Formats: sequence, structure tokens, C-alpha cells
Amino acid sequence: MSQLLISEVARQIGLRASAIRYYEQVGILPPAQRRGGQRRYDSTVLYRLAVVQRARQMGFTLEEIRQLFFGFRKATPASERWRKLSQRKLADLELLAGQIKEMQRLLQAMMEKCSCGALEQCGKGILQRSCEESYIKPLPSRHRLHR
Amino acid sequence: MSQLLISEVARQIGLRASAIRYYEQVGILPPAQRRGGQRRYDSTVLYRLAVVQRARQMGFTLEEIRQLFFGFRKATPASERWRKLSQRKLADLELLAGQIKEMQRLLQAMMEKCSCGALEQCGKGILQRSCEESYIKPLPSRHRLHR
DNA sequence: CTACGACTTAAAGTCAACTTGAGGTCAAGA
DNA sequence: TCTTGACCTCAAGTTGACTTTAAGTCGTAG
Repeated sequence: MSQLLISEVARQIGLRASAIRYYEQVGILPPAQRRGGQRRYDSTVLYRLAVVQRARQMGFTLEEIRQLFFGFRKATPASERWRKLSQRKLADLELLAGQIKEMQRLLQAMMEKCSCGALEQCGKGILQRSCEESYIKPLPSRHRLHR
Repeated sequence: MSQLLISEVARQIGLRASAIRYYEQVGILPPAQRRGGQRRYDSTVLYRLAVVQRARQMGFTLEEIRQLFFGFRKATPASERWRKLSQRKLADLELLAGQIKEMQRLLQAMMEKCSCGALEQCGKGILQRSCEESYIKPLPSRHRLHR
């Protein structure tokens, strides 16, 4: 069973070692085994971190991630609280998917005829629709679309 | 032509006045007209801000928004640079849309049987796919998390 | 003239999510 | 034995996107 050093884990998932130590500190990773004071990981930590990374890309906060994926401590499997949280998250994601389509249309339109008129027009449309829509909390600013 | 006070604009789009001043400061809004030192707006500012809000919801940074929508700086060969930016953004959005579906599936699976199996399975999948992706576009050796 | 309320600025504070820095430990190799 | 290099901890610094605070200005109403 190959044991990974923190630097190796970091390299494989594209984070810095400091981020991994931080994740342990805030409870997203369990305290790692030590050998001579140093953290040793087995490869399952990579799967866990892959999910974390992906969830971060979707705009989940670390706190949400901890609760959604690793927060079913001694509670019953799929407790009511957890179910609510993930149901809300699912709704958020659906809304987000719709808005992505809209933003794609806007970008397409602006690329075809790069006119300020189009922008204002679109703003008008967004404004009217957003009166109908329920409010969506903007994603955490850390939500990045590129690496 | 009705002139809006900053507080009125703020109220209508759901931001604080301080945020609007900040947007002016960082170049997302042009310097407003003044009357007796106070900013006055006409209603087109609402359209502009509606687009900004929506773009923020999609995870664009203010800097990106400035460049994408209002970044026609004098040294810019107009549409070419802009076209590249939005093309990249479109690709990002498409990727994101796919990832949202994946995340929805994971959450669904975890709701049905709150299983670590699903989590690991999914993490494995993500990890493998991201390996293929990084084959297409190899990561720079030093992974930049900021700026 | 004074008081009021809404505005103004500049500077400092806040928050999440890390990163950086200082100073220290440990195992392996020359 | 000494050096090297990767790790450790704890504290402080950084970033983006604002907000808050302190001190001041403007126009109207009493």
C-alpha cells in the first residue's frame, strides 16, 4: 500500500501543500496519519479531493462542502438536515444551469454584433426576468471558471 | 428624463450605494454626472448593472466583466481581443454546464443512499476525466491560484 | 440660523480561502 | 558529524469585493 507524501498529493491534484494542511485544519480532510511527524496519505484521499475541487468549481464554499459531503458524522444516513441542504443545492445548480445558457446567448449575440445596443437590450431583458425569478445568491467570489 | 439618486439605483437593483460607488471606482461604471456634488443616474444604468449582476452570478470576476463588457479601452483593436475573451468564456461555461450535471448526479446518488461509495466512485470518475483533460491542456508546472 | 437627512470622500475593516514567513524537526547521504 | 531538503507549526499577510467609519458638504424646512 503506497503512502503518499503531502507534496505528492498536492502535485497530483494541483494544489499546494499548504492548501492540504489548511483543509485538514478546517475539517475537510481528516487528520492524516503521521510518520516521523510527517503526513502520509493513501490514494483514496485523491478521490476525496477531486470531489472537493469539483464542488469548489461549482461555487460551493468549503463550509458547504464539509457539510454536504463529509458532514454526516454520527447522524443517520441522509438525515433531514442534510437532505434539505442538498435539495437546496440541487435547486441552485438547476438555476445556475439555466443562467449559463442565458449568458451563453448573450455572449454569442455580442460576438456576432458587438454593439452596445445589444448589451443594453440584454440588460433590459435580464432586468425584467429577474423581477419574476426568485433571488439567487451570487456564487462565492472564489468561483473561478479557469484554472 | 428622470434622474435617479444613488440610493434609488441601489434599491432597484439590490445593491448598496457603497457598491455602486465602488463599481465607479474600479471602472465598471463610468463617472456619474453630479448635481451639487451628488451622483445622478438615468435609467440605462440599471440595464448595465443588470448585466453585471448576472455575470457576477456566473462567477465572472469584476475585472473580467470590465474587460468583457466595458473594456473597449482606447488601445484595444476593438473586437478581436474581446472576441477571444468571450470565446474562452463560452468554452468555460460549456464545461461548467457539464460539471453541474455531474454534481447533480452525485448529490442525487448521495441522497438516495448516503454512501461513501458514491462519493469515492464519483471522485474516481472526476479524477480520471481531469487526467484526460489535462492531457489536452497540460497544467503549468506552477499552479496559480490567484490573479 | 440651525437642524436634518442624504449625500460625499478617504481610509480602514471584513470575509473566505489560502499563502508566506520564521523558526524548528527529521532521515538520508557525503 | 554535518548538511541538505522536505516536512512541521503557528502567526501574519494577501486577494477580491465590498462595507463601515469618520468627518465633511449640500439643500431644504422650520
